[in-house]
Amino acid sequence: MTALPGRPKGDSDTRARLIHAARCLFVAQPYTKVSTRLLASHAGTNAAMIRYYFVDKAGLFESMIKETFGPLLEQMRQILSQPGELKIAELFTRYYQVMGPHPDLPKLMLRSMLDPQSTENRLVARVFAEFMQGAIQLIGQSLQQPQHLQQGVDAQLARLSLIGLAVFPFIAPPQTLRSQGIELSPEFLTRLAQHNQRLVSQGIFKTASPES
Amino acid sequence: MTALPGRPKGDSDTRARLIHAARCLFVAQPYTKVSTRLLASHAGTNAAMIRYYFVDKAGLFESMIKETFGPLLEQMRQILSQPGELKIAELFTRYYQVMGPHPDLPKLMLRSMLDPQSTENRLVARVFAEFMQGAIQLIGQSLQQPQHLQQGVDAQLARLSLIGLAVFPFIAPPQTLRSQGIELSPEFLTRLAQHNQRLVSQGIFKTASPES
DNA sequence: TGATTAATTAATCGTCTGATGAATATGCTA
DNA sequence: TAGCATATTCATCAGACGATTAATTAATCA
Repeated sequence: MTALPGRPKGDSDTRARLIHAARCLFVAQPYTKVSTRLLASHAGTNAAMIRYYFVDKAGLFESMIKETFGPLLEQMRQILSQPGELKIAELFTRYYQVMGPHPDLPKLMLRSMLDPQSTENRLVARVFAEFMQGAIQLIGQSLQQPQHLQQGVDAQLARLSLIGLAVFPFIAPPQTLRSQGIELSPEFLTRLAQHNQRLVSQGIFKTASPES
Repeated sequence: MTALPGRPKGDSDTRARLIHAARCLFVAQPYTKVSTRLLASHAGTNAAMIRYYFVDKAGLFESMIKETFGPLLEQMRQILSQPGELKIAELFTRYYQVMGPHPDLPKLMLRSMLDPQSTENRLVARVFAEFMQGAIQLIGQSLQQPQHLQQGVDAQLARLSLIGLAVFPFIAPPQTLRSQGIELSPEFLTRLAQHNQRLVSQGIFKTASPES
């Protein structure tokens, strides 16, 4: 059953399988609870292969983060490079379009938030910095002009509200969501975008009343 | 410098110091990263005292959770036992009054959400169950009567929004908050309660228009 | 074909961790 | 004051973990 030592025939996908295992396990458990042996056995290989491909456990983690978030950052850059002001309605829709296919990412972010001292999470924070900056910039586009806010609304608090509304559904425990009959399907995210847009547009922003 | 073996003179507060160390460390780092030796040295004592007072590392964690959340659950019970319907404005105010003095608790909840398999977090989930049920019940009081909602607003999504708005400020990384000039002071929480109340009352709920 | 490089397993090393037992000194009570 | 319960340090054990090396086999290329 166990393969013999030595290079196996054919092409190797061991590296990819390690990355995949890392993505699954590091999302589900804290860094220290994921042992190299567990990673290896999940990938159907030997723990020494981590050294071979990534030098370190930390190296595997780093590669996983970069290869996972690279495409996402690219999407963010494209959205930011598009000229013109982003309307608050589009903001939520875009956000859920981008994040929908990656429901695990907020969890990784959250882990890095909860344990900011550890070196592996400082990496996550660095990789995410651009993403977060982009998000805040997008939100700022809609919020930093006071004329868009209802009278008496604090822009700072409004920003906090937007982030909370956007992020929470992804970090809430699936059990809690399920007990509310919620499943993070594309259809649900569409409804959620509409709901959030309605919530903030009627609660925070001036309603663009047809007769001025 | 190092004390000799044997019972020291005077009363002992070692147990309390261990609980305190546990609260600090388990909030700041994941369970596995907090070693018994670290806990002990933080409490200025020996790791064997954990066995003496709490049997286990897990036992220390459990006692810390129970002694920390016990008073909070009591407050929640009192609020729930008060007759009459809770208005949405009071809901946020009450919530921040209760949570304000315990800014660490949401982080512990979050950790348990992110690693629901581990035994120590199943405990947290169990201890928190009543608290969460209470919160959901309070929110439900305000939401389950459809006549309180604006036309076309989904009660399910509205509940999710309320939870997200209420919880996020506590779980957001202090660094992120600080970069926005936010500090979780009592004054800020008061402003936040007013802000959230305004957000949902004008965005989700019917505005009690003076002329009907 | 022979030599070099690539990919893998197996065995092992030192370190840290949680747990435990033994020894020791104080406090309390009869 | 004798004796038992209380509270503490210290030494140590077994297990897991990350890391590393040696051995082994396949692919590549001269």
